[in-house]
Amino acid sequence: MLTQQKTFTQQAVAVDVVLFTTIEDTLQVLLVARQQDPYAGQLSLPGGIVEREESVDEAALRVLKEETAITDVYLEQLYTFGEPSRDPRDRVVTVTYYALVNAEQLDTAAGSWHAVEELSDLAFDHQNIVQYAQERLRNKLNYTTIGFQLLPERFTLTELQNVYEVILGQRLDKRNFRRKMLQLDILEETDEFKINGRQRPARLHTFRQAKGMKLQERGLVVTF
Amino acid sequence: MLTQQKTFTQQAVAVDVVLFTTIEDTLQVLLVARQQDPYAGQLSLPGGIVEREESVDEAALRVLKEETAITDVYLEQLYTFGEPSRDPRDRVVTVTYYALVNAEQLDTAAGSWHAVEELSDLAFDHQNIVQYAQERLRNKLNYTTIGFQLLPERFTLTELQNVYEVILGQRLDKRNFRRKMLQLDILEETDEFKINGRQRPARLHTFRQAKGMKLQERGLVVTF
DNA sequence: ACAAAAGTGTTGCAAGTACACCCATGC
DNA sequence: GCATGGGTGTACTTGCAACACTTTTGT
Repeated sequence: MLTQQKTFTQQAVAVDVVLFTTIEDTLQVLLVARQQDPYAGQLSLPGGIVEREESVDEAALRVLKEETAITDVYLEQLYTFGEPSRDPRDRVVTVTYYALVNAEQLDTAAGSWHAVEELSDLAFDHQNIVQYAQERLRNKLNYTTIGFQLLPERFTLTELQNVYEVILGQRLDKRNFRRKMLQLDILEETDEFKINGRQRPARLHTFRQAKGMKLQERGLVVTF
Repeated sequence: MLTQQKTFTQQAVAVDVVLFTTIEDTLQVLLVARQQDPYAGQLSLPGGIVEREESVDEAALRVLKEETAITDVYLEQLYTFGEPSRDPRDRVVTVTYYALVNAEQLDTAAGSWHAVEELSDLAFDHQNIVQYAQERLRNKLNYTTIGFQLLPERFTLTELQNVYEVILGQRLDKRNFRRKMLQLDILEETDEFKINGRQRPARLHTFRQAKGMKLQERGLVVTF
């Protein structure tokens, strides 16, 4: 198979990953400080070069693992940027991904979280990539169940509504939201409650994939 | 800029394009017969290797130009396939696109049109790519105006409905369809009619982009 | 006059939106 | 007993789906 000599123009293929999480009513992305030029010292998305023996998806997962101790992640391809001028060093074609995790159960080694509404001065065109990922996430929230990827296994309906409000950037009506979620038939009540200071405890629910609503067409939920 | 030596793993980057058109109540794709192994003699999508000095989008346009005398085309990136085993010769990362044209005003040199419902034995994983492109097209039809890309500049409402029926794979109610289209406020009546044999002539309309409905987020409408 | 496609309105149903009060708990 | 978020139902509006007949032309 691989005996034939390479005859094709060769170039570098990279991956960049927009890793989202929700922390206290804001949507955040994981960023790392660049060590080298170009853009040394500035913040950038975690990324890396795709090696010859791995798939592009695997490269994206590897990059995530290098930055965080991720155990469970939703990962979906976003867009491929192929302008020759993107990286000043060399021609690089970059395949971008976005990913969703629940930050509570996560150690992040190298990177740090930043609110998407307050990003500035990212390296390369990474600010645009984050913005595009946010648009995609916003759209998908309305016809898939990816929102649940940002929550722990058991969650309250208020926490769920919070995820929707943070991503959509607007307040939602509590009664309408709950009715809609419940009639989708994707939630399971538990017998447990979350005690939250001095208010009435909130019932915990779990997510169960149900008829009619699909998670995605082309996305991976990976458990290491 | 480009003075620094390449330090990255290099590999081949290719583009494949799914070019759709509608011909007599069927959705068709442009296919070419492969001259060389692998898959010599089988039909495949038009494609090619991305050269170092062109962007990936430009490579897709170049491929289209090589196969057809295209003058006006809607082109949108579809998905990037990066499994090491896709091409048996060498590691190739393939960026796929789909495109829409009105076949009437088009010379196709090398390729030929094939009904998407009757494809068999395509090279590589091209059958899957066509299927995925079809899904994307179907979805986008419902919230964008890409359907108009398959029509000539002036068209009848019946022709428009036909495009929708062919892509969605189902019959639509004439009255509901017309009402919906008209209230979108994207059609312009002309004073001309299309005479179609021995029936009542149909009024020709033109498309004008209007408020509220966008053509796409990330698509190109290119005029050469 | 007839065949064949163009063109035109109304009604019922479902989904979405707006809106306000009682409940359970900790302090 | 009061402050705090948890939890619940109804009325209105809007968009979608179903449905049949008249008009214009060519032969």
